[in-house]
Amino acid sequence: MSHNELDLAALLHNEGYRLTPQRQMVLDAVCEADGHATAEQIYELVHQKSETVNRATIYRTLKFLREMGLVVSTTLPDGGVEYELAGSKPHHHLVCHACGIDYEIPDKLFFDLVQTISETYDFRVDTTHLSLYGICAECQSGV
Amino acid sequence: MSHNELDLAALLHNEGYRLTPQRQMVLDAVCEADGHATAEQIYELVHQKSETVNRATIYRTLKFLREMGLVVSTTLPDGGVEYELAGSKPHHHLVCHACGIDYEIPDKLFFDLVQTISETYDFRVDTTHLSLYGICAECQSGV
DNA sequence: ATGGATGCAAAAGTTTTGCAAAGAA
DNA sequence: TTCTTTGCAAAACTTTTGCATCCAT
Repeated sequence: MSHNELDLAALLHNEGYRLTPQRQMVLDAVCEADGHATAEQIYELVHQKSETVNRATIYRTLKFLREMGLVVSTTLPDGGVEYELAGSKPHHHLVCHACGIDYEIPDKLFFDLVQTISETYDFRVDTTHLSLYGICAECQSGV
Repeated sequence: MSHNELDLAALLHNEGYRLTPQRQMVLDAVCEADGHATAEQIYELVHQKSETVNRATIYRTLKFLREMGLVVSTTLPDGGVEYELAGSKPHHHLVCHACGIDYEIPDKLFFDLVQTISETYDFRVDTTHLSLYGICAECQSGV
């Protein structure tokens, strides 16, 4: 990740912002949690590294990073909000009601659906992040 | 709706519960809001009819009605929770980021997707309620 | 009288905001 | 200095819970 830091600092500077240790830590935490992390989980990770960091900073930073296009957030069907790095390939989540396992599934599965909706309703679906709930194979067989 | 009241009272009585005015009003409000209503919106509707009804009652009643299988709830991508009558045909929502308009779309659009996911991942998707966000036709043309 | 349902108030969980202090530019 | 960023505390918002009371059976 270190190769990104210079770019990142430059990117923020271009917009008149700064790359602070807190911002770096939050971004690292999002990266580390790899795939999906709640604000609270990110807070825990950052807090381990620096005790003084405040929750308000986590929330502000996540909002900031989202506005900068560096992270994206999803709302899960249970209402929780998760963050992950932007720039990764568009993908979506299958979350198991029963055991909570979270599969990533590729964007292309949604192509036909999005295409049909576009044609039928002239509605442009935002597919940056979708989560579907259900029951995974293991839980179906009652393990 | 009045033809349902007897059945409803009987249904609840069979389980050892009662059909109170509050429960009737909440159910009416869910019905009236037709399609989607937040707890707060339901509270407003009920409160208009009876000033003394408390928010706690609204939440308790919605939870109760959901457990009784009479209403279902969805979590929208923005994190809000909406309630609607159960028993209506399965359908989903297209919500516009820009203007908030909410189209209902039929379940069958998702058949292929759900089928593919089932075959590929052996994952049984719960499609009782899905919401997709995006931009509607009007907002695309910048009205 | 028994047990369910309600209103009220308080609590709990999550996210936001005002403000003064600290730190880069 | 000037403007951004942070920490702290408090507020805001949504939802839940304890408890006394009320009500139907």
